[in-house]
This record gives sequence, C-alpha cells and structure tokens, in this order.
Amino acid sequence: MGRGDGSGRIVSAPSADDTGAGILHVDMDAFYAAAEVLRDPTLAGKPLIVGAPEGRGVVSSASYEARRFGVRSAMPVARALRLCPTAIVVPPQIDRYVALSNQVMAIFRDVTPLVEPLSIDEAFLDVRGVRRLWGSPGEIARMIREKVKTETGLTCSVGAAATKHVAKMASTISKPDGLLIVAEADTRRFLAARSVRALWGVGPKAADALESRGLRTVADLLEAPTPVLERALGPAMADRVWHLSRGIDPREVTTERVEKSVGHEETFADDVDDPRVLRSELRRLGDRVAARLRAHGWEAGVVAVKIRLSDFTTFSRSQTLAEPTSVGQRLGETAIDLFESVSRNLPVRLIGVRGEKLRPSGSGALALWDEDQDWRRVEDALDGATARFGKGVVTRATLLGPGRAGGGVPSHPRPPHRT
DNA sequence: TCTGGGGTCCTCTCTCGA
DNA sequence: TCTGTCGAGAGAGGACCC
Repeated sequence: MGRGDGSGRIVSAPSADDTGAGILHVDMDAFYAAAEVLRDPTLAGKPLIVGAPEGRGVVSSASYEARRFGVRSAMPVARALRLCPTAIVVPPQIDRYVALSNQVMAIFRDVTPLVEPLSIDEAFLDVRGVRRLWGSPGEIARMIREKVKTETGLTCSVGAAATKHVAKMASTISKPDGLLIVAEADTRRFLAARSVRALWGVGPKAADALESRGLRTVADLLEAPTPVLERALGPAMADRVWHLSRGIDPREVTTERVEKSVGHEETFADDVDDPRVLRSELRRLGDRVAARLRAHGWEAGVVAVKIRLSDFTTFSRSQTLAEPTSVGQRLGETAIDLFESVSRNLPVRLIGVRGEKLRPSGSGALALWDEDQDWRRVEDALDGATARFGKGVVTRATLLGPGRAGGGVPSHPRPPHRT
C-alpha cells in the first residue's frame, strides 16, 4: 500500500510514449480506507484511519485526508490521533477486503492470465502478449483503471514500464488515482532522478548507509565504485542495487507462489510475565498454525518462536523436527521448549509461533524403524525403489505401511509412518 | 513516539563431516 | 591416528515489504 500523501505525484499525458512498457504494476489507493468508504459513503472526504482503535494497535490504512496530517501506515493509532484528532477510526474487516481484492484480481485476469498478486491490493501484470486483443500497454492500463473504477467503485494507480521494479516505482509516484508510463528508452533517465530511498528493497537502514557515503540519488549510485556499494550494503544487496539502479531486473511476472512458512504472533494488551499464560498462548498459536497447515495440506519441518520483551528486544529460536508435522500439540510443545530455552528477565510483549520448511502432507520425510531400532529419515518418496539405511532395507511398500500400499512394518511403540 | 501481523530474504556464526 | 581445511546446513538476527 502506498504510504505517501499524494504530494509530488507525477502522471503521464494521454499521448505518453509506452514503447516497451509491457509490465504493469497496479496498486489500489488507500485500499482498506477506500473499502470502508464503499461500505459507508458518509465517510467520503473525511480523515479516516483503519486500525484497532484501542490498545497497541497501529494504522493499517489511512485515507488521503488523514495522510495530509502526517498519518501513515504502521503508525500507532494513538499517535495518529494526536496528529489528526478529528480522524474517524474504524477496525479492519479483512474478510470484506479479501472479497474486494478477489473482485479486482478477477478484472486483471480478464485482461491477461499473467497476473502476479503481490499483496491484497497490488499486482503485476504482463501485458506484452495481449496487445492485439487490447492495445498498447498505455491503453491497457487506462482500460484497467476504468474497469476497476466502474466495477468496484475503487480507484487504483498504475505504473507501466519494461521491468517490474520500474513499474512498481512508477505506480508509487503516480498515486493516488494516477497512471505513469516509463517507456523502455526512458528508464535510465527516470531512475537517475530518484532518491535511493525510492528503490524497491532499499529501506531506512540501507538508505542511511548509502547517504552517509554521499549517495543520495540513483544517479549517484551509477557513479559509485562497486567496492563502495559493497561496503555500504554487503555483496548481495550491493549487487541488487547495482542492477536496479541501471534498470536491469530480469524477474518475470510469475503466477504461482510457493509459501515458505506460516505463522501467527500476538502482542499482548499488557506485558505478560506469568509462564502459565505464556505456555497456554504458545499452545493456542501452535494450534492456529497447525490448522492453517492442515487446511493447505502442508506439514512444517521446522518450528520457530519469536519472543519480544517489554523493552522491545526480540529473540527467535527455531528447531528442526525429527519428522515434519501439522499436529498442533507437537508444534505447541516444541514452541514451549524453545521458549523455555531463552533466559529472560523482563515480561513478554509479543509471542509468535511459525512453521517453516513447508512440504505437502504425505510427500515428506518417511520414518522407518531399522534393525538397530534407530530412527532414520528417508527424504522424499521412493517410488518403489529400494533403499538401504544402516542394516535396514526398505522399500516404498514398507514405508507406506499396512493399508497404504499393502506392505508390512514391524509392530513398535513408535511405528513407522508417513509424515 | 513507542513501535501490529504476516511474510521473505540475506548475513553471520557455529557445527559437523568429508 | 591426529590435524587442518573446506563446504553444507542449521540457527539466530536483522532488514525489508505490505
């Protein structure tokens, strides 16, 4: 979601050159706030904050009227209200936003199958293959903005460029309710004038590191020797910034995304010191993570916990499981073990549980009991092949066990099973 | 001013086995 | 058998994004 207030907005003229600008980035304007105005039109034109009104809530989205007072996303609601005392605060209704998002994404997919949702309110579209159907990238961008407006009542901003990175930058600059086209030939000129902070992936820390070396604009980066960038950012980040500052971004629009972890965390209304409460919360979070894993047909191979103390120091601990699981009790108990391995002298502000190294249920590690009564793991399915581990010889039928593939396994208190 | 929740990716350090 | 080296993997922490 864009966090600016719309000042400094740049949009393209209707006659703008769109040669080579076949990647679109579409970003809904103040999405949650706009959705609330759709629900209650009397909110239109008023400073509006979407966020938990009490406790430690932060701003999820703010209308442009509120942003003019300095209200920004991720700001504590209490502080936002000090900046804009007349703002109306409404709690988020995520289900409604998801439904609206689905509607918007369907509009995108009517235009091109190459849609990469980036979050609930933005997506990349590759329109290079649909020119004959809909026209040039600029024409397609205008058509999408019109369709989104008429079919949902919401406005969006669109950046069109030769790469994802430049398209994303362009949509941000065009906000709200704008369209900015950067023809492929204009890419370098467009980038050179931008602040290093405008580069996607350069946050406050990286920007500070660059600016402390006198590198304030992308034009400065173009002249900076590689070792200077590497000292400022580290080799990987320096390499990325070097390429992005030159408009080089080979990433394609991809329609499939593989989840790598799922987790839940919770900030307590008041800091908690009672171990019983914390253990109970870890179990509850473990159950929630497990439920999501099962809903997707996944298992987690690693359990991680996150602990934030009252002074905001944050720890994480993680552990690889002997066998991947989607059982809430196992996730919860592992999380408790990890939590108790951390020595702390302050109450807990936030606690979280995450499942990582996800894999589909049933396709993961296979456990077997070999002749030494020693647990081993067999990575991936064997497809009928025979494998030897220690003294044990195992076939896929053996691993699948009775009732799965007709094979037999030794009876044991911890019988072999697919995980 | 007092910092949510859900993620991804990168770097650094340590351990372990070849 | 002992020692040094190197790479892979695990774990922790941090930056960044929306």
